[in-house]
Amino acid sequence: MSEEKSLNFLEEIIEDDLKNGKYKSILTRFPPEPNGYLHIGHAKSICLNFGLSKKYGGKTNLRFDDTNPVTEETEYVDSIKEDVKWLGFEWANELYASDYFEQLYNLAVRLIEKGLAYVDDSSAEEIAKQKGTPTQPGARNEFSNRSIEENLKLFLDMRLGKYRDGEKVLRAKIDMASNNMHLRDPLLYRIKHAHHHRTGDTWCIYPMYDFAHGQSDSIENITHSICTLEFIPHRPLYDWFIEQLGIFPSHQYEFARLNMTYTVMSKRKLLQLVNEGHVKTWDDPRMPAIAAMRRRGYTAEAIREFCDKIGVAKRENLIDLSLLEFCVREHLNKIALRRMVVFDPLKVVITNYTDMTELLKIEDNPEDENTTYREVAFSSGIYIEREDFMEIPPKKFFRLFPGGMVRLKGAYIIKCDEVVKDDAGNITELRCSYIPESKSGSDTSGIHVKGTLHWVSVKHAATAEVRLYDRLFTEENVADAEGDFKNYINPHSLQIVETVYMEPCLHEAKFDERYQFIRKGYFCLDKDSSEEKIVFNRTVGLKDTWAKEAKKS
RNA sequence: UGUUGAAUGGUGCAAUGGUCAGCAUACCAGACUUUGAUUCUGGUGACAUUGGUUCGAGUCCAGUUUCAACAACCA
Repeated sequence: MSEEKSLNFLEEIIEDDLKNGKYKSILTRFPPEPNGYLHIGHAKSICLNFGLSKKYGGKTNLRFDDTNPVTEETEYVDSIKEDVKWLGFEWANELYASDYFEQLYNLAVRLIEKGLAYVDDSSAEEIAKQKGTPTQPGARNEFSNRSIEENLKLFLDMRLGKYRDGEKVLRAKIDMASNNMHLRDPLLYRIKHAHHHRTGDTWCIYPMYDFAHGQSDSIENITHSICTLEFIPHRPLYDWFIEQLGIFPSHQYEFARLNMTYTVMSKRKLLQLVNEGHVKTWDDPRMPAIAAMRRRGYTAEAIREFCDKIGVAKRENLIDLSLLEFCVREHLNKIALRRMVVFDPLKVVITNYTDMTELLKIEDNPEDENTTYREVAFSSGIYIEREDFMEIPPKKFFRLFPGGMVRLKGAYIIKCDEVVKDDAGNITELRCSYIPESKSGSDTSGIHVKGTLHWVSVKHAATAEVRLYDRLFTEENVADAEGDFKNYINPHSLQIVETVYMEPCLHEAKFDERYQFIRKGYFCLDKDSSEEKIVFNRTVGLKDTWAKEAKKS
């Protein structure tokens, strides 16, 4: 129980609250607005909220903040639920702010009765102007002097649909001179004659965020309402409502949202990428959306580990994308089945192997103590990777070159005897000889080679399409870069290799399986696969110190 | 020239007045390797700044500087 690991500031608060008896158990909530797909930034919030309640024996509600009918849709509700589940969390209750519309209306009435809210006929522009600026106080208008009775009547009329959109709003009566702009008589209700995804047409007035979120927390008896930094200035308002209404005192705490290098995280920008065709869909594997990452082959374990590693604090941050990639590799290394796939084939004829075919047993995963084995067909005609051969090798190159020897993974050591070229001087084929005593697992040749290559037998190979992804943006800090963020879209974020040559068992690849194409990276089956064509996504590449070395010279 | 919040290696997170300021990742070097992967070893590298309190300050106090958020009938 007594972990040495230090606590983050929220854990400290919670442990304090539990120790002092402020609460017997905690209740948190994850409150998405169903107007878009969840992304990796939400994953941080999900892991935090669900993680805290799990750690301290509490519960977490999933509550949809659905107070703006014009942007919200059931489609998003479904995707959000799927993503949270996939990440491995279970909510105690599935709830909706719209469930509380009647209660919220009554709370608003109570504020009016206390003389703390009034109906304002001003236009949006007028209200904005009357608010002043952060350095200049605002001023009340004549509508703020309406009687309680009149306000009650007008608010009811608003509800009854007697006014058009924008004709009237309900505002709290707080302090037009406050340093905090959110306390300058904030809007509570606005009129929207719009169809709501759950309440249909029963309402034409909808509460604003500030008059829905905190009250929903309170109704549910949320103990710790955890949100991002930009809500700090809302907290005095959050507390004001609780005090004035005398409802359950939920408390709001703020942490810094996740930012990641080479990535944008705002729903607006992500939506723009989809709508303008820079990516194909929300679940395009280049997107930071949870659905996209799932499709790309990221595991929930890896994402949870990532969220754990980045920690929780109150300072703005920009997390290296490479940390996410590290977490993914770390998990995939443990679970991925090893397979051999040649992307850019160079034919090798093993001249002394004649016309035999052998089935070689090769382990599925050397990282797994209980690894299973598969059989891979070996014959005299194989493909190797074109880049694994060089006619004039640079120093430190220990792959194949004329007169050189390498091991074929799981098979034999071969020696390059001859390079065959076409009339244009292109290398078309290598003629090699194999060392019969060097068979993998029973090598008595005594020969030690530095390089091991992956390969596939030409006549046994299956084919597939492979999609290679790179970061979506060329700029590390996209938000801070000058001008339109779309100027920094990486034109090479998707590279398609139409035909790769795979060892035959990949023909039966499964969706829930993860693969490491040896020396190539981690891959998974894409949903675009069909009977005619198998499609693989590269989740993430392997670390490649040779590529780094080669780049130096 | 308001209010609020935040300043620790490249990045992120710790150190709760007391040894050479840790951990992870990234980067560099080396070992091992039938994946130039994994694994292992070592290394470079930080308390924004000034003053004060104290035997002792990253931590407490004051000032300065920098960054961020805030004036949507969005959340």
